Parts: sequence; structure tokens; C-alpha cells
Amino acid sequence: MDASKPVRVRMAPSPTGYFHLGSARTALFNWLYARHTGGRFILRIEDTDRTRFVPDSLQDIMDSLRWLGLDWDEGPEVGGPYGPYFQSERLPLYHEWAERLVRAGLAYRCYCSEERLEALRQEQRARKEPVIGYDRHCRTLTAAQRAELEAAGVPSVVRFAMPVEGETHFVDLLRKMKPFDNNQYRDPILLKSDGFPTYHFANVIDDHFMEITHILRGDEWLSSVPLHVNLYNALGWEIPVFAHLPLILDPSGAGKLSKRKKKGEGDEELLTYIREYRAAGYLPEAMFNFLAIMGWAYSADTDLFTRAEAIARFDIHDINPAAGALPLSKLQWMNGHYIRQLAPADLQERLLPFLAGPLGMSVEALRRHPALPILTPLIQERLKTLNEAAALIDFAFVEEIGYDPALLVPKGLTSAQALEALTAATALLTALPFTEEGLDAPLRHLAEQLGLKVGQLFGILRVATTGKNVAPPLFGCMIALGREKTLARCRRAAELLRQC
RNA sequence: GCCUCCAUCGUCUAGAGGACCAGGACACAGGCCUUUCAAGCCUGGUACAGGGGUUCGAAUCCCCUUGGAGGCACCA
Repeated sequence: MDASKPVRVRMAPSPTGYFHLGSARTALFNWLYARHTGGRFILRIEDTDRTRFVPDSLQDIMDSLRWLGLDWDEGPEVGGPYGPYFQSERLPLYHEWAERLVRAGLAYRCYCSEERLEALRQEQRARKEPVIGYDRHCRTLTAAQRAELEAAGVPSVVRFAMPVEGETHFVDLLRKMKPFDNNQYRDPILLKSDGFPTYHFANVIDDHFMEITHILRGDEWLSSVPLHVNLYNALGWEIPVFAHLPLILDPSGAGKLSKRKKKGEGDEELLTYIREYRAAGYLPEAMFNFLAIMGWAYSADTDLFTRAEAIARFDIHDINPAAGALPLSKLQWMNGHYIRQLAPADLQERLLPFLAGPLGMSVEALRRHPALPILTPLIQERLKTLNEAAALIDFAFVEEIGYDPALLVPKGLTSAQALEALTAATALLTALPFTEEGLDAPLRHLAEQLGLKVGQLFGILRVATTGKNVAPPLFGCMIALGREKTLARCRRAAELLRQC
């Protein structure tokens, strides 16, 4: 590969499902390499499997990429000089080159039915022979036999005539590859009977005509590279640089992070799609940073870095080739870190959609609610994900809260003592200014007068005002509620204590 | 089964022959702070899979074993 050529890399997802975490990491590395080198990042849609097509997946792919800030220079909705960027719109190109290969004797039409192929596999299994696949039956058909099959209208596919002998060697930037024995590749299909190309063929054709210089893709493609190399050779084209990215394994390390649902670290469901992480309240800047350290390290002593820093340092050669388990707890920590970095006003704005549903309020009403700007800074360092916010501050957005009477009486106190403390505090709160400074000293003094530890008195008040024994700092909660609501809740709690 | 890739703390990783009795982060444990929970700060334990080479010297290079992963479709 000519090093002076401008770098062109691509992400080539197929619209057969939502955008996967692993795909996002592949996209990210491609994007980083393009941005680092000043090259181009291309999005190409590999929609050649009509049976697995999922209508809204294309939108999801684009939404996810944009959410992560991975903008593409060419592709859907952007255009570009190498289009079309949907493989379904490039069919004539594939047909033309398949035909050329057939004419050159490097590919051939195969008329074998699916039934015959299946029978072949059964037979191989029954004889306990390794299942090696197609037996190249149609490779040696005579012209007359072909004419007859064509005349009879037997449907066919186009197969590549892999070299039967010898071995194929290729270079992967990240690992040391042994040569592959050509004979283990069984004349793969280039063009399916429905006229659509297979991945292997469309991929090679498009990467060539789109002038892709580096192919960064998942490890699962490693063993099909020899096939691709032979295709490039047959077509007489230059072979791009390969770098196969390490797979992201299940958090347990047990296998490829599957597109199916598995259980995560705890009992929670393992999130696999970008949209799910987004919906769970992960920040795009955290996801970006996290994805980047899955197989790549910014430096020896930090995991945290900005987009610009990653671009400046990224190099394919620094990618670790070993597959790794998804470190979910690190993602959670990192998301918490990025939440803490946010300006409170920014956090508040990002919180709105996560609050609206659970609190049963409109985003607009929430945005105007006076309690939110008070509470947001208080929960900022308590959040790992945005969707945890509602449970922390819901007490301030409802008229009435329920009480667990047991919580109202701190350990080591009788309910009479708790009631006495609550009554005294209520009386005091009637007159105190509802500010941090206004509440702090008098309430501490009150605890002393009552012979209680500060924590005991504050605990009673915390439960009385929020209904929870774990809540944001007490004074903030009371200020957010306002004097009237705070007093009403204290009185109700006192009433409850009196009854028991 | 066959082919291929990979192998450093529980996990993600730094390490491209001497700077490593192996560094960082998360997680975990203990402590400090403290109004609960967090956050923050301090401290701690735990790793070069095993065995052979090569070399004055190996986590780093080679081989074998073991373990893990991926691939073997008219799916990508």
C-alpha cells in the first residue's frame, strides 16, 4: 500500500439489527484513525441480505454514530464522490465483475440446489469426516452440461474458483499470521441466486472502488482474509492494509458479546446496543472514552482523555490484539466521572428526559420547577447514570410521600424520643430562614439540647421530609421543598409517630 | 473435528531484551472526612499460564504444552 495515499477507512454495518456496542468500537477506531491522519471516514451500508433486513436499523445505526460524535465524511445523508453507499444500489457493478471473473475462468456458475448441499453436509457428518463444505461439483461442468442446465432454467449462483493448492499469506498490522492452506476454502459464493452479492464479494469490490486504504474490522473476519486476498489477486487489484480488532467478550469473558441478551455482572440485563446505553443514561462522552480504552490505551497512567487527545495519540499499532471481557464496572465509574464534570445547568438539561417519565411531568414543567436547580448539584456526585436521578429526588415533585414508620425512629432511640425531637425541630423550622446557613447552626444546636447526635436528629428529619433514609443532603432537600411543605411533612410524620 | 488468532493483578491494561523483585485504572478491603448515601483523600492485597530453548541478561524473541477466543452458510 502506497503510504503517500490519503487514508480512507470505512465502517460497513448491515441493517439487520440495532447498532451494537462492538460495532461502535470498530467504528470509533476507524474514525479515530481517519481523524488522526486527516483521512476520510466512510459509512457504507451492506444491505445485501434481504431476509434479515430490519427497517429501523439504518436509522438506529446513524443515530448511534451521531450520538457518539462519529461523523462520517461520505455515506448516507452525506453523499460523496464514491457512491452509492448502499450496496443494494450497486448491483450492476457486482454483476459486471462477477461476469468478468466467470469469463476469465476465475469463477463459475454453480447449479447445485440447497438440498444437494445439505445432503453433502449430512453425508460428511455421517461418515464422521470433517465438514468441509462444497465439493466443487459444478467447477468441472462441461460447456454442454452448462448449456443444458441453463436451458432448463435451473437457478444458479456464482462461485469463486479458489486455488486448490498452495497457501495464502497476508499481513495483519496487529498480529503475526501464519500462511493459510488454500484447500480449506471451498469455492465460496460470490453472487447469490437472488442476484445479490455475498459479503465477501461486495466487500472486496466496494473497498476497491471506494479506494479504502485500511480495513479495520472485527476479529471474526480474520479467517476469511485469504479468500479476500485471492479475490483481490484474481481481480488484479491492490490489497489494502488489514488490522483485525480484538473482540469484545461477555463480561464473564465466556464468549463474544452476543447480540442476544445475556445477564450482566449483577442480576441486571446486559446492555448490548448503543441505544440501550443511551436510554440507561450513559453520556456520549463517557461511552466514547470507554469504547476507546477497549483494546487501546491512551497512556500508561490514565484512562481519561478527551476526544481531541484521543485523536492526537491514536495509532493502529498500539491496539492490543487480545480479546477482552467487557469491563462494565469501569464504564459505570467513568460515566459517573463524566457526570461530575458537567456544569450543573448542563446536567440539569440532560436530566430532563430521564425525569419526565418517572415523575409524570412534562419536560417544560420540569425545566421551570424551582426545586430542580437546587437538587441537581446535590445529586451530581451521586449518579452513575442519568436514569438514577428520579429515584433520588422524586420526593420533591409529589404532594404526598409515604412513610415507613420504622425508618422514623433511628437506632438506639425510642419512638417517644424521636417524636420529641421531631416536634422540637418542627417548631424551630417555623421561624428559621430556609437557607444553608440559616438552618445549619440552629439545628445542630437543637440536637445538642436534645442530647442527640447530629446524625440522629438529621436522620429523623431526613425521613420526615423525603420519606427515605438515603437522600441528598438534608438542608438542600428542605430548601427545595420549601418551608410550607417541609413543615407539613414533619407534622404528618409526627402524627404517625404518635400513633405507634 | 479442522484451521487460525490470542495469553501480564478478579477485570481493562502499560510494557516493543537490561530503566520492572512489573506501572496505571476499575473492582475489592481497611482508614480519614462526614448529616444518610455518595464524592474525595490515604493505605493495602493480588499478575508476567506451565515447560523448554536463544542470550551475559527475557514479561518482552523461538518451540512445545495448556487455556481462552474466532472461523469453517445462497449471514454479515
